[in-house]
Amino acid sequence: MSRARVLVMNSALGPLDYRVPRGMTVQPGSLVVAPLGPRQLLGVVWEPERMPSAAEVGDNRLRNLAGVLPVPPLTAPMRRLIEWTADYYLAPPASVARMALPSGSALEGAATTVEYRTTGLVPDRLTPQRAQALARIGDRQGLARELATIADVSEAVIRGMIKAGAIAAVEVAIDSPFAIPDPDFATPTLSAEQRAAADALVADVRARAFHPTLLDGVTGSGKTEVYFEAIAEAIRAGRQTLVLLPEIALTEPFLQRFAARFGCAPVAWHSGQRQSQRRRAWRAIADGEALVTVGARSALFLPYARLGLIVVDEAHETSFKQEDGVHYHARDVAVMRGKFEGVPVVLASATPALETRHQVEIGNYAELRLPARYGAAELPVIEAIDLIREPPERGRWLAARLVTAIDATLARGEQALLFLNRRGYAPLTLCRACGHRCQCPNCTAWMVEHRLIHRLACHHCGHVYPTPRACPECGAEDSLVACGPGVERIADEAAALWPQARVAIVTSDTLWSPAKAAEFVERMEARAIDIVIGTQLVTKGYHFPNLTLVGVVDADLGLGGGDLRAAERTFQQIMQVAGRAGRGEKPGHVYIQTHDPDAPVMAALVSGQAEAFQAAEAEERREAGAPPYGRYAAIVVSSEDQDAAQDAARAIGRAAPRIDGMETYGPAAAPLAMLRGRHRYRLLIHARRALDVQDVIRDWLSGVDWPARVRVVVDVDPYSFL
DNA sequence: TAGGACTCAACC
DNA sequence: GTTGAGTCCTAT
Repeated sequence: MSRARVLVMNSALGPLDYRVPRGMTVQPGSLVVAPLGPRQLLGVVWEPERMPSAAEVGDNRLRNLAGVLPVPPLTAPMRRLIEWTADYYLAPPASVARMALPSGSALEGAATTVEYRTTGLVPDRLTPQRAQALARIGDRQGLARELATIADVSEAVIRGMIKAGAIAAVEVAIDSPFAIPDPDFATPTLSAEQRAAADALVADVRARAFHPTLLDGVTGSGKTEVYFEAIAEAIRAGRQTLVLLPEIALTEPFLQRFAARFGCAPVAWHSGQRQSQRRRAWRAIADGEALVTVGARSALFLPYARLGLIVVDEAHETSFKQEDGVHYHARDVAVMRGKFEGVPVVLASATPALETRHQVEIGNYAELRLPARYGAAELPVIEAIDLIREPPERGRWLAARLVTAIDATLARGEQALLFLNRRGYAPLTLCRACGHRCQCPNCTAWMVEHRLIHRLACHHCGHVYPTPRACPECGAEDSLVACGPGVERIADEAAALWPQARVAIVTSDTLWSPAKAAEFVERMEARAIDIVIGTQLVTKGYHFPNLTLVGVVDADLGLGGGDLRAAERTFQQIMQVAGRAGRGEKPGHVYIQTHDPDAPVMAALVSGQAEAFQAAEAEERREAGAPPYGRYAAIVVSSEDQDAAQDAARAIGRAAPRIDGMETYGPAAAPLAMLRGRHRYRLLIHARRALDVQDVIRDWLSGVDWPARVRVVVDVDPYSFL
């Protein structure tokens, strides 16, 4: 009798064994339908030796597999990736595998529809309607209904002609193929430095071996053009490329540059797609027809049939770290995928993360540098504005020196960008009469005013309600005041200062779809916008030659909160946004408003001493045993019932193993003590690099029990400490 | 005594 | 995660 071990798509369950009925053949990776209790679940056949089952189940207790899906089996490298990710991030293998499988109809096989066209045969009985139909339809093909409309006859006439053999059925695939990018569509002129870097990457693609490379170039140095050459080489070899971008808002400029270089769009993969688009993309990726895919995190787990190259653009971006579900870091998993698939991986960034630099230093990653901007463009001049010595007027947020600089920029007909990493109008609304602060009922967070839509919104859980006129606490009318600035408030200030200027707000609220992003790019290029006010969404990817001034409204914003990467992140963010200035022939100028211009980050930004700053950061991390020299993991315990969460967290804390080279802290109420209605407690584990923390935590948690309503999540290599 | 809220273990 | 079985309790 034939048995199969199946990873069923149920994250609470390990692998289960099934009988393979006579006449059915499966292999490791096959997608199957498995009966589980009263239900039918999707599952993946696995090598039994790689997925031990909890208890052996006798042959007589096995149920038959219900079917095999007509799609290519998950490849061995894909299965190794799923195993590694589940193991490293302490996630159920089923949760990871699910990311590789589509929802909906993509698994139902190559769907076809029946269309009709004329055969050239003239029917024996040629009625006037039939003659008219033949004449009007000509070479066209379509559904019977469509042909009837084209011919202006009834559908019965068409049916009659089908019977008579004058029109015949043609089976047509619903999923139309994607255009094949042309590697020689518009070959670019590269600088000598770009050429050298491109040649190295092309050689890597030809070598068809795992080889991670940091492509490290200042903003505007033309990294994209360089890795495009590697993509061109992969296309020539008929192998697939995956390009990971941190956010969908960035795909639009990427798509445009890609089309200009390769003559057609790549295949896009993101959450905003329609079901039918997803289906088409998934199938094209799985059978190797889609040669270049661009997507956010989730594109990493797609089942590419013939992967030849992986590119992670803006590789320093912390949004590559998934913060719910499986807590994986797409940059790190991308490198592992490259390893299992045996393909080169390019990490492109102007401000690489310390973790990535460290990999270069210890010789795990190669490095290609592009130290100069492309063409005539020079790096912008950066200067700090001390908000203590040169404060803005009361109720204003832009200092006089920045205002004057914007005046001059607008007078020259150039564009300005104001960066503030805070959506909405004001981060806090409070009552002048009673001091009440509008708080989210589900989270430990203030409600953020969004004046454009007259709503208060929680940025953690999405709770929204109309901005109240009276204080919800004391009932005082018109006593609510907005505290602090958000981009909308800066837009108000800009409108007051420059009434004639055309202002655009760019945040995830305004650029929520690729179409919106395209529209923004178009208006920017047509110079229909004078001042852009935006969050981190505008800090990367865009190239506007007429944008010459950048103002950072509050450079200190990211420094509070005691996050171990706060200084590094601030440095990256401001370097990235500064990189938007002066990308054409006109020089750029950047003003950084800060309360502490002497802070190492600010000093490094102004002096351009990036390397000294990074060295100092690295040294601090080394001394603290922080990543990349040591490691952290967090255990987050949550429940709607506060006592249950606290009890479970304490029980886990009591069971903490005493191990040399590992320290545990907590449990303590999380800084975000309540999130989406769940009370949260955290434990933090700090260990030396060499310790297998995953193994320790697995062991530790397996010895503790908690009620079903309590959720325990492990976050390995956490980026958020909330 | 039917029906609802709840807990619990099995699911291969 | 979902489901069905089992338990306890209440309203009729």
